Amino acid sequence: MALDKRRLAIVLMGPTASGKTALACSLADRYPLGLISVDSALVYRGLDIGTAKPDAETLRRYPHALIDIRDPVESYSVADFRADALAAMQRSSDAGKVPLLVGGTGLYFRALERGLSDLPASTPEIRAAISAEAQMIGWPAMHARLAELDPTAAQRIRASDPQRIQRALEVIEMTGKPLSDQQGQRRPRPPWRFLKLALMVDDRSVLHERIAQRFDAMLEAGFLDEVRGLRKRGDLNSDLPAIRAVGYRQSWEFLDGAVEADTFRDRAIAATRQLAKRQITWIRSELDARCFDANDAEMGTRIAAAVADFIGNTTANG
RNA sequence: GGAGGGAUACCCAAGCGGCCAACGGGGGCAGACUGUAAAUCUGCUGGUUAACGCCUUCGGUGGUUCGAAUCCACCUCCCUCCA
Repeated sequence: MALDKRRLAIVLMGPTASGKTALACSLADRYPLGLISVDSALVYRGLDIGTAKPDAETLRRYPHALIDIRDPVESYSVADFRADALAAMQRSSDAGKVPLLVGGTGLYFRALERGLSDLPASTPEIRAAISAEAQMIGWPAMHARLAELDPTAAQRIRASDPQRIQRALEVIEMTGKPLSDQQGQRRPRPPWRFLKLALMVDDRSVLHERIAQRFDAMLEAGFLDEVRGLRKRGDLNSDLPAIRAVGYRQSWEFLDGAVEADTFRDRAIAATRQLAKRQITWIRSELDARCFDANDAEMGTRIAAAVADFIGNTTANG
């Protein structure tokens, strides 16, 4: 067997409320692991209770990279994640640890493993300019413009999909070239070999129950006060990625007086369930991931064994 | 006891003689998606059928009508007000 020079990293995927964090911490107790969060909501500072972010004490004992790295007015992107994650992995590795990427944002995992095309990030200015224009003439008109500038992209993107129309127009604005011409080649895969582990639930009703309980616990823990605090800042609004996160969007509506308390709770829980479902779908599409039943009592020891095996081979090889 | 209001598919809710298998929303299911992804977008959602279609639905029973979720009578349950 040829010597594989790529360094090792472990990936632990799982839907929300499946117990990823606790598992990652217990693994870190036993092995030299560098924890890296793969979660598009945990990056935001001040979004704590509603995102089920590990508490301060946990984070002190088990430092996670890529948590609390953005202010909620800012936006974070897959490309940001990829760059940040690769840097964090490097640091872990330099410190003699094996990176453990833990989270539920499927697109982030995919971009890390498969790479992205070499495209520019948007800027708040360009994004705002395009949004403002769209508000004037409407997204169908913006789509029509895209059809002139980049017919291929316009054909693939529906006129009813503002977010993708916007991105395509942004890229054209910044590069002067059609998006579709530039999406062809991805960057090379990173020099890492991944052990892909996934926490799965075959019976989602258990997960649903846990999600509902967890939401009520969040409310008791002062979730709404947290959101009130965010609103009080005055510079945040419901169009920002941070505020559109599950639970925050619904709380914002509720505090706007747009919905009743019961409706708010129902919607927030339903949104979380949908999130879990989407995450599970993502994980299922990762065919080479080793799946473990999150409800299985033996799951922890099984995963620990898989990790030990993987790390053991490294040291033997290296 | 008297006077009104209401019962519609998984939930909420429109419809008030034919264009109704029944608007809309939620939920559910399926799917798309390369830089906002806890996002954005699409389709389906009574049964059956590849499809045309056929069958069973709008609290219950009966009636009026060529034709009813829609009109009438009675019954059941719920709500409000007056006693």
